[in-house]
Amino acid sequence: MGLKEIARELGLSQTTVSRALNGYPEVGLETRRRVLAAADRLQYRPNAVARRLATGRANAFGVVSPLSRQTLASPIVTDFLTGVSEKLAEDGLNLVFTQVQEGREREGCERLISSGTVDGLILFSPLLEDERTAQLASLDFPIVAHGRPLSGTTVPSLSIGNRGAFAEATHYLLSRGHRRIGLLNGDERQAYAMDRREGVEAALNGTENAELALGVTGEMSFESGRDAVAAMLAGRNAGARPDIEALPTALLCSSILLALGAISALRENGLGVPDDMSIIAHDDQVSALPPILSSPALTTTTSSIRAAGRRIAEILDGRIRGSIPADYSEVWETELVERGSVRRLD
Amino acid sequence: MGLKEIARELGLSQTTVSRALNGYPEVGLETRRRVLAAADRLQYRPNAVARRLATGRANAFGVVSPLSRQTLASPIVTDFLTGVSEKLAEDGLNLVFTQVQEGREREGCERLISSGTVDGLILFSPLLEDERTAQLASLDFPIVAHGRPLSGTTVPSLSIGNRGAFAEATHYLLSRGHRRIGLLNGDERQAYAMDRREGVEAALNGTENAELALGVTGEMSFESGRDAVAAMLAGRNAGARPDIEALPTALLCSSILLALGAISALRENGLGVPDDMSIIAHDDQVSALPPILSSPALTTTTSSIRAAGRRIAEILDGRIRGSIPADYSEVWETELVERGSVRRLD
DNA sequence: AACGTTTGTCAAAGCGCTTTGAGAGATAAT
DNA sequence: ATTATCTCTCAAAGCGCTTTGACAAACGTT
Repeated sequence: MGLKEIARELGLSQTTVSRALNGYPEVGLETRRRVLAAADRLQYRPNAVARRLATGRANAFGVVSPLSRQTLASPIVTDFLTGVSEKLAEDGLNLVFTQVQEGREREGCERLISSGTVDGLILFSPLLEDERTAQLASLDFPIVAHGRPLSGTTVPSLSIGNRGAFAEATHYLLSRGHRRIGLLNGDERQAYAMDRREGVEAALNGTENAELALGVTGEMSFESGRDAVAAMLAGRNAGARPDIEALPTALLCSSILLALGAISALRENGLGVPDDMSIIAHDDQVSALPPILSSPALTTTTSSIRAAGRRIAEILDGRIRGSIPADYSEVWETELVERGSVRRLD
Repeated sequence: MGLKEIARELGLSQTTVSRALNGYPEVGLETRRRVLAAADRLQYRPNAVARRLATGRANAFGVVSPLSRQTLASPIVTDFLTGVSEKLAEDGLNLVFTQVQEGREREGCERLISSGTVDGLILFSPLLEDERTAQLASLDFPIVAHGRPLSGTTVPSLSIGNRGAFAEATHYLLSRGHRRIGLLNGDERQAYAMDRREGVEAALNGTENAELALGVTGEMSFESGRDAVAAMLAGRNAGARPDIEALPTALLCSSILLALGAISALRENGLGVPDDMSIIAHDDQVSALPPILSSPALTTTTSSIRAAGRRIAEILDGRIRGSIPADYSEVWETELVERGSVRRLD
């Protein structure tokens, strides 16, 4: 089943067989036909490992994702991976998936790189903190990040227009009469969350009387959303926040899960959406968490994480072939989808 | 950075360096120390590909998962992968993840195997249909399946006690006065779903007047649950099912997502849980879909998909070392967790 | 002292492929 | 006819590691 056997069988050299199989031009037509036929007949399956050693190419991309407690990561990662897989399957590449402890991204990446297991690395956003990314950038190895890297690092990246998305959502609420808006955000030490907050604030700044009536940052989980809203409402009830008027009339949520948590807390307090509180959530179009999961269906800003995964694999491919520069970055604008979770105030 | 460089640097042979590094006993203590120090100093990183070629071991496990539209797959897969990763990380192994078109599992597996990319294969349950698994079993390659294979195939597997879980849930409902029970199941052409149905039926059979008042099989998605229940209620309203009494008083749902869909449809029809309908769902302990996501929190049968992933990796490891036989199978019993979605009938 | 054992080291072969550099034979250009 | 140019094929080297088999040197035993 090896190249050698085919060569012997056909009375050819291994070189010619290899070339015939790989479509090199310097092989005669008739010879090529014979080789192809023999390979088929003998069920030849090239040994990928040997090929890797010989060519230096691994024919695989690595995906490094932090093993976080942030529930956010979970379903999003799969959809992202699915997108990546689509592209890789087309090119016959493998996907080496590594989950690393938070803070140990670097080790994970280096292991994959220096062992020659992958040709390129995809960083999944939540690990895009501080200087760690910079360290990786300095590795001089094809890397593409999902999500905007912080500050001065130069890792090619694909991210969504978080700032614009949340500014648009805020304007949408403002145009419907909302003036006190709450933000349930992800961890604001990360770029995407920072951008979202800035988007909200920028939009709010342009309008008379408008204010950020609640700003929560943390995990993007169901519990976290529920707790934040419960605390807000408890503040009201306990009189810790005497002016009931100061409560927001609308909530911007950084994820659907967060919004579901918020709705749950509202409901426990006898409040309904959108009657007592309007909600807009960001939707990564994760198949497991559709915005229609709640009633009413959520109005969202939206962008497909799966499509992003696919595109990132393409970008990485481009980096490797050199057709995409090291400082490349791409930003996808999001779309605002109206459903039933926002009420017009009069 | 290669073995050769270290050898030259130290005036030793490559053989000795290799052995020192890999902990073989035939190396002198002092020599070993020197080698280790040099490797550290020169930042030696073994080339995994070369090692693979030399040893024939890939140091990687492959996970093959069908790229299905069944939303079920999505968050569950990540949690499963996380479990697998945990074990692999401990052993320094890589995880090669492949998503394949439904029906193309075999090609995916063969590609991974014959290319020498992996030492063993993990099949994620939804692909465990018909004779395809048997084909794989005949491949004579270490494979472990998550989920019980159908019929006479002999792939080592880990599955949960689906039959027992649903029998227990049914008994629980019966003991609380329910007699007409509905089942919202996954695709009953697959083993796990079949087992669940059998569990329900077995439990029902033992009780006077008890009946399966609704049996739906299909996708395990939110929409699917909502549609099934909406149809059931529409049947009542439209008079297509005149005896209102024939409606179930409790629903067993094969997944949390399905239950959420059911609850949504109930609510749209002005019905509440558990007042108008009791619900028990099966919970894979996927981090993104906790049973408290709904109000009331769901009573569930439960088993951790993540723990299963970990254990499967261990089993595969055992298969490879030969410590686990080819006909091994393991079944995990589930646990019934009471929350607030079941009402006692009087 | 002579022998067998153990210990520590090495040179070389091999894993299965790709790629280089050379060359034989056919064809075209002078 | 001679040289130049293609076209096709090959032997051999190399990818970076592991592993085999040989062999000195040191040790223990009688």
